[in-house]
Amino acid sequence: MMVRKSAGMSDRHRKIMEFLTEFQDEHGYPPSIRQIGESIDVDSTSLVDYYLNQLQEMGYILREKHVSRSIRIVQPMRQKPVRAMTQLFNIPILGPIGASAAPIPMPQSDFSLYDSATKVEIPVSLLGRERQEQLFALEVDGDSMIDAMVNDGDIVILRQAQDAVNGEMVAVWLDSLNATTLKYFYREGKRIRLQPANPTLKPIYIGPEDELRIIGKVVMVIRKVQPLAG
Amino acid sequence: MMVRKSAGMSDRHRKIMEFLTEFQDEHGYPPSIRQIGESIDVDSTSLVDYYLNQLQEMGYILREKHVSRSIRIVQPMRQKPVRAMTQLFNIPILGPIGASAAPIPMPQSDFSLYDSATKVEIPVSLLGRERQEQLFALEVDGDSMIDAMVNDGDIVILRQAQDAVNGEMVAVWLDSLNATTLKYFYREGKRIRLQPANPTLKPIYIGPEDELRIIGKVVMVIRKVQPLAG
DNA sequence: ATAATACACGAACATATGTTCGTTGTCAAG
DNA sequence: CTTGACAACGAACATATGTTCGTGTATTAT
Repeated sequence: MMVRKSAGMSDRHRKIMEFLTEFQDEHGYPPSIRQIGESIDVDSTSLVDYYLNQLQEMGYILREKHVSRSIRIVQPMRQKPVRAMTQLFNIPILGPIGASAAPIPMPQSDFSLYDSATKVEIPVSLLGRERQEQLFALEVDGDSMIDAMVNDGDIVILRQAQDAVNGEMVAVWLDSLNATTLKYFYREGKRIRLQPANPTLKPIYIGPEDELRIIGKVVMVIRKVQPLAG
Repeated sequence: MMVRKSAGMSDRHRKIMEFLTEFQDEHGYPPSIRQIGESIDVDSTSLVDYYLNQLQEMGYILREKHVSRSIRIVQPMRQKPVRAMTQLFNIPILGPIGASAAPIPMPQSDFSLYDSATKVEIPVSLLGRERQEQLFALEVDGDSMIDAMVNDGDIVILRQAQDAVNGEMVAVWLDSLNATTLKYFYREGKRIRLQPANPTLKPIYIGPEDELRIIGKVVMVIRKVQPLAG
């Protein structure tokens, strides 16, 4: 019994597969046979065809006869991260907030910043039925929101809003504290009660004369945990 | 002054754009000019070329000269969620943990559960340079981990591990408390110190005789915030 | 050694596919 | 009406691209 040479993938097969994905990624359409040949230093188109037929039999690609640039890569759902087709949503990180001075990041009415250097990618499956407009993110700097169980370095995702409904958690700028904090929002007659998440802490009351600026409603908190030193 | 007829997109332009996305979606490669013509009931290839040039000038597509099936659709990043090509990672939610009895979810050695009913989708961009293997998620039930700033309902993403390095936050099952908690892990000679995240709380010491089961290392915490009642 | 098989090359071929050009009809402006 | 821009048609053309075929060279089995 002889072991078929072509049992597995040869080095060239692998190179072709790499080139296919790379080219498709870069150009948005598949390469021609001659372009594949170039990539592996083979002038003969028939030899490339030979390899492609093998790859097709092995189940790695699909081809349509007589159709140019019709090579499709079959994604076999390996252990590697899946290039999934789930809808993602890009949320810009508009800046840090925290105990420091007063950088109140107000999102532009015009929602630009799509190629902003800093953004978070959130699958819609995580957002649930949240409307996906007017979302933005802030990175927490400092421990000023620790009573709301939000840590230094956490990423808070908010919906832009000037007002809130009772019971919603909002990010507010407090002149009295000179800081941004996260609190549960309750309107009680003329005054507003801001309730910390930690029940052992006392609420803050805001009168109609005080300055209260609602930055947004909290939709989600994401924390990347890293080892502590010490 | 005359208003250019071709200012906006005509009905045919729209139909062509629809066909382009549809075809690309279905076949994995772009259509030829004649195929586009068929889809809008036009025999003349030059007319299709005419439309395509207009679409290109309008910025909706890209074409490469003399290259067959080289039409790319320019994603104008509309308000609608982008069908992005970013890599996602599916992390199974293996069950709730919390103050209740003792359901210690041990992930199967064989990492199956790809179509598990409950999973979280995480973009690799959020995971950073974390190795993407052996990750699983738990939904927190109850307030037993509130000292680690982890709330009821939060989703904790963990890496499977039996051991830990000093300073890492781990999820451990404590026989003495009969609960699962999140603590910072420190090995101090024969005993182990489990430090709560909240510095005002005292650490727990585990002797060599006590049962300590490490469930995993904490990689990320995700909290979906919902309005409170009351 | 001989045969069989896989691997390899290049030329010739067939056609799939983009490009160009001349012509025609429509419609609004001058 | 004439003009010109736009939309539309179809034929001819050029070439990009997949396919086929004949041949040659290793390597391995018989």
